[in-house]
Amino acid sequence: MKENTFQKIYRVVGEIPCGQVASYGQVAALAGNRRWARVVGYALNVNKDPSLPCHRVVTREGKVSDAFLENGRNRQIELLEEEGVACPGGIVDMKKYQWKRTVF
DNA sequence: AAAGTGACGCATT
DNA sequence: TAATGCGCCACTT
Repeated sequence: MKENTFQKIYRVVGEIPCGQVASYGQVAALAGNRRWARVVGYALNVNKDPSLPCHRVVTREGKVSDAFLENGRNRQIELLEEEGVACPGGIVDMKKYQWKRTVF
């Protein structure tokens, strides 16, 4: 069965370790094409699988998504901080938390 | 069937 | 420094 772009994206996102984050562009590059950053956003947006750690994906500047807004708070920030990822002002310190994919 | 849309990122103006 | 344009995929009109 041939894997389409979305499945590749979901697979990469699922590999992001707890306590770390990846940027949309990074996921796109790992999924096969660095120009798919926008597609990654769309893929996560329509994703219904709750086991997919989509909260570990932020912009390249470390900014969390507005799509997680929930009565005044941002759910993504809460999830990240529960994992030990500090995000003051909704900004993650990429220098410190960005996922460096392990190459095997 | 064709055009519009969206959790982005980078080059150009 | 900020605004604009384009790439790329799947889904909806």
